[in-house]
Amino acid sequence: MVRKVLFVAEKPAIAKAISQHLSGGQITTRNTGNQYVKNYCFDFDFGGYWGRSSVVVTSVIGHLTVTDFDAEYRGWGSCSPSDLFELPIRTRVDSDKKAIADNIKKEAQYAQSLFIWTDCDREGEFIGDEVRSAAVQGNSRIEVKRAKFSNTERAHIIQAARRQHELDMRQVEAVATRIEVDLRLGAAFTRFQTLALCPVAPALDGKVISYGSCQFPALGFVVDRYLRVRSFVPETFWYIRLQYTRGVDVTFHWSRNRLFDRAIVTILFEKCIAAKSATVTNIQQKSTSKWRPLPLTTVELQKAGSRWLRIDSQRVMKIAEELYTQGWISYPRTETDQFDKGINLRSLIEKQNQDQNWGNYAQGLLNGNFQQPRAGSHNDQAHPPIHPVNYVARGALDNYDAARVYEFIVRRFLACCSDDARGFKSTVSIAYGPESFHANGLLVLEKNYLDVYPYEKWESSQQLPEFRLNETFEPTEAKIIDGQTTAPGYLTEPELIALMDANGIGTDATMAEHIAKIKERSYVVTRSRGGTTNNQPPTRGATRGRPRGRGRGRGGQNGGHSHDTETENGPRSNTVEEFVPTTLGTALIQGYETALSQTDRPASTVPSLSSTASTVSTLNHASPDITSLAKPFLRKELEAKLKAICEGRNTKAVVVAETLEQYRRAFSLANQKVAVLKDAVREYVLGENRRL
DNA sequence: GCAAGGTC
Repeated sequence: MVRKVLFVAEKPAIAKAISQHLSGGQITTRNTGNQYVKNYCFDFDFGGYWGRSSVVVTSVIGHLTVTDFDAEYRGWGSCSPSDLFELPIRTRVDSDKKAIADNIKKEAQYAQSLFIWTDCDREGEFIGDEVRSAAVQGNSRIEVKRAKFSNTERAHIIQAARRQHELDMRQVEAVATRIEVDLRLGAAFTRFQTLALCPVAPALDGKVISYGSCQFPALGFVVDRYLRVRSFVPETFWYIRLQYTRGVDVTFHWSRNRLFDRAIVTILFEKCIAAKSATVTNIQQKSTSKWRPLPLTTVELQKAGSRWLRIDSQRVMKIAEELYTQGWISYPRTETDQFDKGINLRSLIEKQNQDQNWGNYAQGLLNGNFQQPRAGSHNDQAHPPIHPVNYVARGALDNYDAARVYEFIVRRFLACCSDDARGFKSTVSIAYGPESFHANGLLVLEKNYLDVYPYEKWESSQQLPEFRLNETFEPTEAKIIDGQTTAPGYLTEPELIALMDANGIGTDATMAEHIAKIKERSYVVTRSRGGTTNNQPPTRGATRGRPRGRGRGRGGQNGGHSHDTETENGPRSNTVEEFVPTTLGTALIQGYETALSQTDRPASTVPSLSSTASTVSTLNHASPDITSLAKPFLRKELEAKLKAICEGRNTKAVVVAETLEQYRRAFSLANQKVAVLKDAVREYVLGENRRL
């Protein structure tokens, strides 16, 4: 059967790949004025199909909008916020997006079959459906097929072209659900907040106080951490430190770590002293290793950017996108942390061996040091991990930060293809009176990947002298030392990204935007840790000096007490950016919490979001209630329902109705208690009440 | 002139 086929791809990388792998040879490209419309034409003779052209389409075509929203806009008044839960919605197509649809429509007239090559995820399925409707408008009898692919390797593309699938309408429906819920809630709450709260303070005049299902939970994380820092009360603790000099000074750490009761520490200390000598009870020596990093995902790139390169996540993504379109790196939006078996890693490494800084290292990998990268547990079935695809010299990139991001991606890639670092660890345990102590020594034997990956540190500690089992010795010094727990730091960008990721707030491509949004809205500001705020200092209480390392700077394992919530943040430098909520951001979160919880319980008993204590944690909440408007539970619940739609266990109509109903309750409660919200804003923004 | 999702 001879049929002309129209290919529609979601982005140039896919269009190029299918052109190359499926064409008989000659490919011509035709660019139009529109950045989204780019046609690749080629002859094609494959599996009974004969093809002519492939069209590139990017992005969603239509935007959902509430009917007459624009017309109603003047003054924001004529359409009440609550109407936005009910008003009919329609799809609007912007002019540049219309060009995409027109192009598909026109090309469909010359084809008998349509092959849809959008990303193989939910959103891709939805875009595929938009492509289908555009094509059907041009040719009502066109056969519609969908390609399923997880990378753009030749063999894989060919196999995907042979084995065609149908569009999965359940996934399309799930996305339509998400779009409608996001639009209605965003529009309704934003209008409500803006209309109700802006008049409260002159500072808010003319501002937009937006609500979004992603920006609010993101703000919630920042506020929650802020409040915990603010309410932190330092506690004094005591511990016994033991030193012994045998050639070198060895410090033994107390197995109890530390206690918060001075009297008990004193009693234990007296018993130790009375025993006079200590006995070696155990000697452990074993090899140890530090694992090479996993292949790079978008989320990791963003975290690494702000942590090690000091470039904020939005800028990192912008740079990565440019590096991608210029052909230096692979597609930068990916959740995949495992390389496909088919990929030729060696040829990618080879391209790097000309570099002055890491060229020799790359050559070393080719000469026998190469190791197959570790495989992580994520695969988005659409893109490989981020890796360099071509070499570019530092000077050839247009700016310094682009060169640093490229360098990071290359080094990370080479590190993935390297061996783990190897070392040797020894631990000596001793008994001293009734108490036990231990000392550690680490000897790094082979740095391996660390040679090319300077972002991580793993260094030898001072070596322990020789000890024999059961030998006794008299400690050189035994002391009681006191220290104080320190408050956790304000949330940093890598921590915020990790929290959003763990709680399903936003996607790899959008998390940076949500963070930028809450800055733009003046809900949060960033400042350098230990430094001063860029524009607006937090109002009450003052600077936080962080006497880190007072007492012993390692803590937290002492059962029962977890006051010291120091977080592991990689190599510490004093320039980490941290997020501080503004008075407005705090007022919004606090205001909703108070207003929505007042019906059945006093505000003071509302549990705080303690799970943000650790850098990454998933929040579990059995039955979400409307008091968690600013918390991730509702978004999570929606995600679960979308999954149910994909699996045929639920429908769009039911989920939209249910979800809107849930929020409508929150909405009407917020309306009833609007005075509480106003009070909160007044209190925070005007600083009328400085009590926290 | 309100969301979040996709992409240049």
